[in-house]
Amino acid sequence: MPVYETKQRKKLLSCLSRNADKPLSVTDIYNALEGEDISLSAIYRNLSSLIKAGKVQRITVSGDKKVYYRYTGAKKCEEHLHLSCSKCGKTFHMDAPATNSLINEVLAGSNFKIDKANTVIYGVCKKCMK
Amino acid sequence: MPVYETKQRKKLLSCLSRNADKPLSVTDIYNALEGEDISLSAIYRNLSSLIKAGKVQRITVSGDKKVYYRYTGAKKCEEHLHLSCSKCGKTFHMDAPATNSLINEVLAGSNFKIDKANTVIYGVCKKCMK
DNA sequence: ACTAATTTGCGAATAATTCGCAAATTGAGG
DNA sequence: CCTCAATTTGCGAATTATTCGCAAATTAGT
Repeated sequence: MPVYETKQRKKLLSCLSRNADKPLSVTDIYNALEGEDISLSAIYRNLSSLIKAGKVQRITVSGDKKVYYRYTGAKKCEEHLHLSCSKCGKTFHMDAPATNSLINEVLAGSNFKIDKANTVIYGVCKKCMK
Repeated sequence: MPVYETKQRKKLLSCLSRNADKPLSVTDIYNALEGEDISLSAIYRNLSSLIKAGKVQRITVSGDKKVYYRYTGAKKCEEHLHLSCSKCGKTFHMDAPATNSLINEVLAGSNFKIDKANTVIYGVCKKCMK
């Protein structure tokens, strides 16, 4: 529950949003903010609150043992499922018209309510395929 | 690259497959195998090789900070996407006829090849929806 | 500016994971 | 079933990741 706009929080958010298309590990973030006056503790603490607030996703890349964080925007993106490339790590919105009908089919058929905002679908992107 | 069938490996596999429907943390596994003569090191090492072999998935549950492991079977399940309930942690196969056409639509439209075996879709299951 | 609430940084405390190495286990061949 | 080389195990130490406690600094009202 961030109540104050500290400069550390702004720096972190700026770093995350600049890299919203790829997952960052805590170390990546710490290095990226080298010399920007932010401590590891602050990074961890802010990441936690951002996750609670739904502005950041915590993800795991198959095969890799690290934990990554990805900025999902000012508000959780409820509009799309997200695609994440297992090779380059970049993420994309999934813009397929059939998405919603599939989601409804699953709700009707299996009684399972898919949470778009929290789901990451893995695969390989255009660039990395060839 | 497991070459020998050690009893530790068998115990671990048996534990994982008995719980294939829900993600287990390393601690869960260690506790479950209490008194079964297997060390933490062996668990970590075997999990790594199982992941490389594609028999186990390493997953992250939104909100929760731990890392979990889930048995995916003797062979990777290439047939279905997987649904994981954010409340109870259980996973299910997603049996929706429209799945493949959606996957094809994404491949055609966004040039992104979805990897069924490695994808986990989050949401809330029937029971937990109440 | 003054103040209360919040956040930060630091270093210590914990938790999670990996490593090194000697001892034990496994499985193929005799 | 005996032998032997390769593999795996357990242990404790070493690393790495993450959390905590608390005094000092920062923030946002008034």
